[in-house]
Amino acid sequence: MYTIGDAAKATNLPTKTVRYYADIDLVTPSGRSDNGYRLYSDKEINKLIFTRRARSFGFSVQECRELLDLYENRDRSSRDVKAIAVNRIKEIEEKLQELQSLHDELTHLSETCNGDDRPDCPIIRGLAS
Amino acid sequence: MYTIGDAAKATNLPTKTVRYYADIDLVTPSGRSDNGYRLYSDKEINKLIFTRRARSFGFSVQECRELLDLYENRDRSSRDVKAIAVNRIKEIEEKLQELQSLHDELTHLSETCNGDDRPDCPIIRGLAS
DNA sequence: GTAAGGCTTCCAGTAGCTGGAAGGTCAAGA
DNA sequence: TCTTGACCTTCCAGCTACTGGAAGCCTTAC
Repeated sequence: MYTIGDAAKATNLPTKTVRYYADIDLVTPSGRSDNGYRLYSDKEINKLIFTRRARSFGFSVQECRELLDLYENRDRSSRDVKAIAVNRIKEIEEKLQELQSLHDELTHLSETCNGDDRPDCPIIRGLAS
Repeated sequence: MYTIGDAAKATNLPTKTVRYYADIDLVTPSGRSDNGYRLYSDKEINKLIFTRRARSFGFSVQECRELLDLYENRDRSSRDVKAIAVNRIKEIEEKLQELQSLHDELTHLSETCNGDDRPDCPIIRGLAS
């Protein structure tokens, strides 16, 4: 059994975040010690690591909730999981495109700017029009 | 002079957002009418449009504040503006790389998943380990 | 005995809005 | 004249996913 600090170390998550996940019932401790300390078993440690990974993959907390359900449920079909992942991939692709065109526009504006002491600035002009 | 609703239409921003920008002193109305309505002149309309564009380019409100200062100040050097833009481009490039590797990893996981009724799922396994 | 470090709860703040409630203002129509 | 609807006002709350801090209890070491 791990106290919250030990769980934090074991999962590479901030203590505050582990407590937060408990508060929102995402990953709840398996129990409490006599003095009221949260106690985590190996099972919860794994769920916390799973959550950290999923979060770093950009899954929202809500999606993590669904994924944890699937992760826990041995009977789940891989189809359910794949649907969530494919959704996420599509979102990432949209965001990539958006960022790319942003990048290109801004780079173009920046390249046409002298970056000197004179006030005439294509970037400002580009943003204004 | 525009009331807040007219300003919203003219700038293609939600009314709530225009009011919010006034609240945080980003773009303040030039005055108030007798009945207390916010009034915007063409100058503020342009600043609102400028802000909308800059926000859509991913500049933070704080950066918009700086850009608006430069936009207003005829004596500003284009160097100052370019510095902000270059900074932003660097951030975008980092985010692009991050998203790209995320995309590749997730796509890989998804491709190795059958997406059928059986519970064995490489995505779940990939997230857990 | 006390100091350090862990734990607890609760409250507030972050960014950038967005939604809603309660109420004032104004023009048009029955 | 009354009322309806569309404006506008302020203020408060909520969204995401934490993060920081205060006040206070518990345990261990010196």
